Amino acid sequence: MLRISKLTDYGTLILVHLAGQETGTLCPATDVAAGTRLALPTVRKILKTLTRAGLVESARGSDGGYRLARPAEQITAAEVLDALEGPVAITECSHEMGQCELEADCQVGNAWQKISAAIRGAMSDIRLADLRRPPAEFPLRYTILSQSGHSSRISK
Amino acid sequence: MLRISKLTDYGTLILVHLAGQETGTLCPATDVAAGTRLALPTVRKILKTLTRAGLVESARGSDGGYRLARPAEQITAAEVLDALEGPVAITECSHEMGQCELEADCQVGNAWQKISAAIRGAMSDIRLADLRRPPAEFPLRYTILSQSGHSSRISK
DNA sequence: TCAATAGTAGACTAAAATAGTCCCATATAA
DNA sequence: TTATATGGGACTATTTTAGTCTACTATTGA
Repeated sequence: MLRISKLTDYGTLILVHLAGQETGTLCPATDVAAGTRLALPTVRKILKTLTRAGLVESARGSDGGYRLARPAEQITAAEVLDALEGPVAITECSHEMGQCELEADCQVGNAWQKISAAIRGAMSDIRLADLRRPPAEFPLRYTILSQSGHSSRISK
Repeated sequence: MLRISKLTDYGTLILVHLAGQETGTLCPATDVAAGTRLALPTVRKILKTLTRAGLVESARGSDGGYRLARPAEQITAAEVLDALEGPVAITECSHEMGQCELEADCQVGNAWQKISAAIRGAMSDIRLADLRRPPAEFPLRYTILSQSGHSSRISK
């Protein structure tokens, strides 16, 4: 199943939590963990990654903590993915170098890269701020696939 | 990294190979393996899955084999994904049932489902036949992310 | 009818990616 | 200088994915 990792999902929760704080307030990792009910070590790990990616800012020392580096309106789902899973890339070539000549110049690998770009485009339209709004306001141009709830993975 | 599995990539190669056969011709698994340079057991496994999904038809016995169930123009990338990885679903809820009330009614899980739908929409625009054509003819509405070749995975 | 060919089912193993934890260093403020 | 925080990164456990194998069923044609 094409899916994002749990860490990315957690990361989104964390970012949404930070987006819910008063602007400028620093929020320590312990608070984030409590607020999201995620394990503290996991939260720390993700916050570190998000900081390095430039999505959140941090301050050390007592009264330190984390906050969004930019307003939630300016952070896209694509950036969150990039930060936590690396660029959306989809596939590696399924052949060793130099074996592709058999299959129509291996247009296939090329095609997946374009699919990847399409996905990235779709994700760039969705902003962190949207993740806190009711569904109807979503900037979605496509058909809804499924509404079967989000408490369990849709069957594999 | 958001990615499709190797098996899906292999599956695409296999489907493209079948699309390259004369219409109606049955192609045994051994030929597909030879034509794609994939290992025979792997090819068999994938062909079985594709058959059950209805993307290819099979015939047993001598002179048996596989062929596309429909013309390549009528098979979408989304269907290939569905067949080999299950529906594009993206995420499971990161919380246990009943813990969501802390975070804005857990709009987050809902949002990923919409992202998922957007991705599916993008994939439904790409057909198997497109995978055999030069890049320019691609029905792509989005910006190209990267052209860094397909012989290695784009850095994680 | 028998032998050869080819698909079917699913268990099983190995390898790789992901998730999660822990430790110690560094920075800051009171 | 002590308490509170983040930073960096190693490490382990778990889960998923990839790949292989064995036994079985169906079809064809001599």
